[in-house]
Amino acid sequence: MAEQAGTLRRTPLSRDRILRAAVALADETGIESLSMRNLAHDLGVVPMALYKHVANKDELLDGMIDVVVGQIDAPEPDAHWKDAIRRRVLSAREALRRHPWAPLAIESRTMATPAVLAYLDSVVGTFQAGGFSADLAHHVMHTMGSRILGFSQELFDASRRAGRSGTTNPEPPAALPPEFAARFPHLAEIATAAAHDDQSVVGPGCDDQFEFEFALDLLLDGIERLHQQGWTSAHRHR
Amino acid sequence: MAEQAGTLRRTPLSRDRILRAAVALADETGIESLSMRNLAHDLGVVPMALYKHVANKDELLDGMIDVVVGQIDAPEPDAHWKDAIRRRVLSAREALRRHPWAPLAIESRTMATPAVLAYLDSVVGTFQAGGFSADLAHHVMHTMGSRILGFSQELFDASRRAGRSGTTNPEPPAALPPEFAARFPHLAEIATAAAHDDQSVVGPGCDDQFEFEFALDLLLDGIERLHQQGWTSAHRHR
DNA sequence: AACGGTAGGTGTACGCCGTATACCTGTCAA
DNA sequence: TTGACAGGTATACGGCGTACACCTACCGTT
Repeated sequence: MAEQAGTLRRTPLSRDRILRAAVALADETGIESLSMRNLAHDLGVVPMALYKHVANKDELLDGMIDVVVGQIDAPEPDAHWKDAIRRRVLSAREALRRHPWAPLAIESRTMATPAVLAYLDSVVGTFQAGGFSADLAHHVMHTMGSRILGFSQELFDASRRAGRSGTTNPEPPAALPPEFAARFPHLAEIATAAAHDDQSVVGPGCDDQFEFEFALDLLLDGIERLHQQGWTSAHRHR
Repeated sequence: MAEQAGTLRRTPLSRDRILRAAVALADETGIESLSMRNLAHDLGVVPMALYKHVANKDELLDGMIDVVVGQIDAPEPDAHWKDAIRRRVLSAREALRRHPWAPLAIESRTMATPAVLAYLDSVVGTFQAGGFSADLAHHVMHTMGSRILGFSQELFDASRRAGRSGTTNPEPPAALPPEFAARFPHLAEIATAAAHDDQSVVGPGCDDQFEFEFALDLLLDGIERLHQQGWTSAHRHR
């Protein structure tokens, strides 16, 4: 076996093998010590070899996120919306907890990855199947924030666009491409529904401040209710 | 003026001047292009000069966070808790919006900085002054997550501890030092109250899964209520 | 059987990064 | 006058992402 030198001794690289190795490496040693060099070493390969399969490190991270998000359970088609959402979110939480680096990675990426969008789209679909208007579904998505993904974050916060200056650059927010609407129909619907007076667009087309206060007030109202009815930890087993 | 060479031509460095310059640089060019070298250049100084005033880049980031969090309005002592919290959170949001890099910076730090802890402590205090038990105040802090800071995040998520492996390392969670209790009395109280059966500790002493579901159910209940009462965007001006 | 193209792994190099270490210089107390 | 010390400097190291040129084993075509 040592004879057959150089021919097919080591299994060939592939985007998939790279992503899995990257996820495993991040799980074991933390995201901050995931470098192209370390990853290549783990795969028994020279760093530049990776670049034949992923464009750069950012794309690698996106791929890793998609691996994790792909582990979230599929929706149960027949359940009541509330139960369906609850289960789905808890499944997301489990998936993300297996990969503690994932929340920070998701937050730090500039745009949501396809798998994340697909997941969000299907959650919106569940709300709508439960009779929610596109309008309400939209606010509700903001309210849940990244809790929908099993952690917490304002997913659509425009100011988060990591790179450039805090000065809200007045780039004309491109209308969302038709291919987007085809792939993520529910997201597209709430996005266009959100275009109150603004242009129709996914990100800055909605009123961030309103969404924030909507969520905040919903929380405060819920908290007030608990307080008024004298909640104690005895209620734990609800 | 050109004669008086070298004596006091440039204003001397100081930790404060460094932090302010760092915040300004991050505001203008984004956190990812804030390097010790760029910052030093902006200050007309050699990179290593910074290290006489800050220990390393992590400490610099902590200092920057404290600058931002320090801009949050002080609490209004006499207001109803709900109004007080609401205003405070919206003030936090404004402060953070002036520095779009701040949320990600806060999230990526391993531990909360003193200014963040002080702010959280005073929010807990507001809840308790409004008649909340330490117990309920604790859950409520989790529920609001980093929305309390004007964005959104599970502040106490143990799995977030960026560095090490995802395997929940069973380090004995050190009892919180008495000096902590002195500086952040309200936090200390809800932390010890959270030690249901566990050891008394700030982080892992509480049941993350319970806190997550508590918040999730509060949200879902609130959402259900909106849905049942036929909420539409006509309610916007509440 | 010979051959040219190509997919995929390699080697080297560049410009960044954070920061350890040693050094210098101006100020000020004794 | 001296000498300690605070604070700015110079140099250097190891690590990072990745551009670019190369090499090589395989393949379909002729």
